[in-house]
Amino acid sequence: MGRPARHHRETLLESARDLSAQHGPQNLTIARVARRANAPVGSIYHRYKSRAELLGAVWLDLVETFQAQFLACLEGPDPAEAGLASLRFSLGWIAEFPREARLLLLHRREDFAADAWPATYRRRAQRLTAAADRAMANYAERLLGRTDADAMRQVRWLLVDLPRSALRRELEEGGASPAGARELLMATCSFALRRARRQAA
Amino acid sequence: MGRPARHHRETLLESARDLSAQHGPQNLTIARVARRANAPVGSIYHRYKSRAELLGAVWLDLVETFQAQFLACLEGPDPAEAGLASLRFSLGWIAEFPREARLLLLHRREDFAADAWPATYRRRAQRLTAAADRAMANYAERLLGRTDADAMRQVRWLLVDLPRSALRRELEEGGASPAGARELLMATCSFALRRARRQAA
DNA sequence: GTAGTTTTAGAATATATATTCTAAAACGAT
DNA sequence: ATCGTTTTAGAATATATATTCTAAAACTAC
Repeated sequence: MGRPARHHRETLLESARDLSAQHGPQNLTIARVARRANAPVGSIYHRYKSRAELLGAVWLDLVETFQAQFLACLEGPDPAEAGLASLRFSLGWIAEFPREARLLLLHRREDFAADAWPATYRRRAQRLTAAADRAMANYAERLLGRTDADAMRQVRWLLVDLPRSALRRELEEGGASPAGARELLMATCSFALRRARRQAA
Repeated sequence: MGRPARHHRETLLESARDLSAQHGPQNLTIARVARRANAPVGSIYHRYKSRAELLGAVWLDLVETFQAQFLACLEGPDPAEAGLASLRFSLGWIAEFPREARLLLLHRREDFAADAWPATYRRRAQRLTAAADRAMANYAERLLGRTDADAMRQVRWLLVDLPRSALRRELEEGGASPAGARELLMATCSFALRRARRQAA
C-alpha cells in the first residue's frame, strides 16, 4: 500500500482556502501553503499538478456548493418571493462562512488562475455557468415572461449584482450590518423585483 | 538643458493605463509598458521610481478626477435628487471613458500596488478618502439627519455600492445597458433613496 | 570645442516563486 | 528480509520580472 500519507488533498485544500481568503488568491504561493500545512512542497505537487489546479479546486468546490443551494432558493412558487429567499440564504451563508464568503465576493474567477486550469476543471466551470444560465432563464420567464438579452440582464442584476453590492460592504466592514442597513437592502430588493414584474405585465 | 526627452511622464502613464485596463493592473509589467510606449525600461525608471509608483499614478489620477466631479453632484439642494444626479454622472462617465471605467470598477486599490506606494502617494490617497468621508457624512446628515455608523453605511451603499453593482455588469457585458435595465436601475435607486429618507423622518 | 546635464538604450543583476528532481522513509505483500 | 509502491522531504532548477548599472547620445552654456 505504500508509505502512509501525512498530508491529504483535503487538508492542503483547507490551507490554500484559508490563505487565499486572508491574502487574496493572487498572492497564494506554494511555499506559504506548505508552511501553513507543515508539509513539504513536494507533497503539495504530489496531490495537485500545479498551483492553478490547487486554486481551481478552491474556487470550484466553493462555487459548486454555494450555487446549488442558491439556485434551489429560486424554485419557490412566487418568483419575487423566491428572489428574496435567495437573498436571505446569501445573508445567512456569509454569516456562517465568512472566510469562504470573502473568496466568492471579493475575488473573480480569473484570480484563481482560471486561464491555466486543466480541462476537467474547465468542464466543471462550464457546467456551473450552464446551470446558472438555465436557472436564470427559467426565472426570467417566470418573473418577466421573456428571456431576451434585456430580461436576462435585469434578472442577473436583481438576483446577483444588487445583493452582492450590499454583501460586499458587509464583509469589508467586518461585523454584520446594522438593522437599518439590512432593512433598507431587503426593502430595496423587494421593490426592484416587484417593479420589474409590474413593468413586464 | 540636456538631451531632449522622447518619453514623457504623461505618455508612459497612458501606456500603463491602457495596459492596466486591458490585462488588469496586477498583470502590468514594466517590459510591456516599455514595448507599448516604444521606450526602453531605463526611461520608465527615469520617470517613475518603481512599478508601484507608476501604478499608483494611474490610480490616483483617475480617482482624483472622477471623485471630485462625483462628489460635486451631491451638493444639490434636494439630497435624493442629488443622489440620482451622481448616478447619472457615473453613467455618462463610463460611457465616455470606458477604459478608465474598467479600471475603477473592476479593480481595487490594492491591485495597484498600494502597499508599496511612496509617502507622497499615501498622502494623496488619504486626502481622497478624507474628502469622500466628509462628503458622505455631510450627505448623511442631509438625507437622514444623522451620521452614526448605520447612517454612513446606508449612504455609502446608496451612493456607491448600489450604482456600482449595475455599472459593473454594464462594463462586463460590453455595450450600454438596454432601456429596461437602465430604467430599472434608476427607479430602484430613486426608491431606495426616498425610502431611506422616509424611514429617518 | 569642452564641460555639464539630462535622457536614452538596453544589458546585467537580483529576487521571488513555480516546478522538477533525487533520495530516502514507511508501509504491505511475498 | 526483500521488493514494489506511495509518500515525504527538501534541494536544485527554471523562469519571469523588477530593478540597477554602464555607456553613450543629444542637447545648452561657455
